[in-house]
Formats: sequence, structure tokens, C-alpha cells
Amino acid sequence: MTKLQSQGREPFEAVDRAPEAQADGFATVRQAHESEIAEDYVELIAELIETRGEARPVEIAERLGVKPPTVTKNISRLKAAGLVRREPYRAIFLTDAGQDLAEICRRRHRVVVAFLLSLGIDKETAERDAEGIEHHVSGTTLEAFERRLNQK
Amino acid sequence: MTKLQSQGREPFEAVDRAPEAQADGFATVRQAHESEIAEDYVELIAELIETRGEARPVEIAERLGVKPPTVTKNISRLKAAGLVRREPYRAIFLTDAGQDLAEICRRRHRVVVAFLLSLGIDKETAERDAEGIEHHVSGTTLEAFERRLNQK
DNA sequence: TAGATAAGTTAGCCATGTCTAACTTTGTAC
DNA sequence: GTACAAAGTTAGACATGGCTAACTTATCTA
Ligand SMILES: [Mn+2]
Ligand SMILES: [Mn+2]
Ligand SMILES: [Mn+2]
Ligand SMILES: [Mn+2]
Repeated sequence: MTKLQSQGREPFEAVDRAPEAQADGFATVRQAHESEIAEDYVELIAELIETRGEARPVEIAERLGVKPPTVTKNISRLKAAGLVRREPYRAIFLTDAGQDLAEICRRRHRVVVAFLLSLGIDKETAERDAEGIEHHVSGTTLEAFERRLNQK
Repeated sequence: MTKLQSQGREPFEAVDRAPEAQADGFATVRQAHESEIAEDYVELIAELIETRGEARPVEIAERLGVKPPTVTKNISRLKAAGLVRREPYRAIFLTDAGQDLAEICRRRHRVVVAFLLSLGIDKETAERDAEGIEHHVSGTTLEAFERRLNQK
């Protein structure tokens, strides 16, 4: 009576995994979070350049919902990572590597949003959820999303 | 030639959003990341208690892929948050609040995994991706996932 | 029941990412 | 061409979540 109390119906089963595989999963999540800021920044910068002509710290700060000093610090890290080119007090540009990453991220972002929308989710929720989900979607899963979108 | 170069086909459109809504989205992601550790820990603790009889730091560390001191530190935080009850050098128990949270998280985790599996994604990838995605799935989106699962 | 081993904790380090306060630079308006 | 407002940076604080090294406690085994 205490061990297998499946009194109600179990809608979905818990998958029993090897500790090592589970640890691997968590490590993947932690890695995704490390790249997340870089991805969101280059994505945003690319969009600002495209829609506003240039990418300025104020605007980045406004759209990310953070304060300007945070942007300065993070942009420095992007620069150190070779994703961004810029001189102090000037607008921000993407290096080739930055542009490549931005391309990948924007495409992935759009696919995730489109997929959520195709499930009948409203636009605001789709965008909000996608902003986090996008960083945890593997190539395999992204392809599955696209397959669904194209076949419907 | 420089402004609207839609030479190829645009598969998905970029949604143009108000800066404030966008900032809101990013804030939501940051908040999700703050609760993430608590969620993953209580979920794991509940599973260990169920499948192994008790939850011990070594095992938690092994399954999360982190070192024991990290677990000690995080468990202290959970205790301060009122999610966990325990004395030093002893096994870890969930408070009522902890159990409630664990229930919610386990269910959400299972739904996300089942949904990914229903898309034809392999088990390992589904589990890996779900571990990150679960924290960014709103109630609305979770319901959409369940709707799909039940109607198919 | 003593000693050895395993488990757990503590202390202290580091990187990340946020903030406020204060300062500097830039660009504009007159 | 000066002064002012806006934008940007710097300095320094704080919380989080990892780590290693060293210590303590609990458990097992001979
Ligand atoms: Mn994002
Ligand atoms: Mn995340
Ligand atoms: Mn998780
Ligand atoms: Mn989980």
C-alpha cells in the first residue's frame, strides 16, 4: 500500500534513467545558460541594426529590461569573445562570427515561435515562452518542429 | 538592394514587438532561471525518496553532475526557502511546500517529455531538452501540449 | 569497539550578471 | 562656440552557483 500507490491513473510515466545520462542532461542545461546572454545580445543587435540602422546600448538596455551599465559590461564580454566590434561611446557592430551566430539564433527563435503559434498559443505567450525555450532546443528537436510546421 | 533583400524565401516572419513587451519576456526568463535550481532539486529529491527510500547529498550530486559542496550550499538555500527539512549529516526531506512544488514540477516535466516524444524525438534528446525547456513553459503552453497529447 | 572508509560540511576562491552612484563623453541647441 | 541633456562608462556592491582543499561526522567491518 505504500510502495506502488497508483490509485489514480498515471497519465505519463516517469522515465527511469542512468545517473550519468541525467547528469549529462543537467550539464547541457548549464552550458546552454552560459551561451544564452551572447545569443540574446547578438540576436537583438542584428535586429536593431536591421530595423533602426544601428545598435545603441540604451536601446539594448530598454529591450532587455536591464540598466545601461549591465549592457556595457556584457558587450565587453561579447567583444572579448570576438562576437562584436566597437569603440567606446560608439554604436555596436557584429563581427562575422557574431553575424553567423545571430543568423542561427534568429532563425531558431522564429521557428520556435511559429511552432508555438501553430499549437494555438497566443502571440504574447508564444514570444515570452520562446525567449527561454529557444536556448534549450537541440538540432533534433528544432527539426521536429520544422517538420510539423511544413507538413501542416 | 540593401534594405529589403528578400532574395530567398522568408519561411517565418519576425514579429515586431513593443520594447516593453520584449523586456517583459526577458524578465520572465530571468525569473524562471532564479527558480530553476529549487525546482530541479525538489523534483530530484522527491524521485530519490520514492525510488531509493531517501535523498542523500552524494546521490543528488551524482545525478546533477555537480560536486557535494555545491549540493550542501544549495540545500541550505532550499531550507532557508522553506522547501526542505533536515539536520546536518542526515537525509533530506521535503516540507509540505516542497512536496507541492515537486508535484507540479514532476508533472510538468513528464508532460514536456511526453510531448517531445510524440513529435518523434528520441528518448535521450527528449529528456535532455525537457530538462531546460520545462522551466520556460507557461501554463498556457503546458495546456496546449496536453491538449495535443490527449487528442492524438 | 577501534580503525578505516565514505559521506558531508566548511572555508575560501572564481565567474557571471545584476544593480546604484558618480563620472565622462557626445551631440545639440542656441 | 558654449552649455546642457542624453548617452555611455567606471567603480564598487551583492547574490548565485560552480569549484578545490581541508576538516568533521557517520557508518561499516574486522
Ligand atoms: Mn532568448
Ligand atoms: Mn533556461
Ligand atoms: Mn530542469
Ligand atoms: Mn526536470
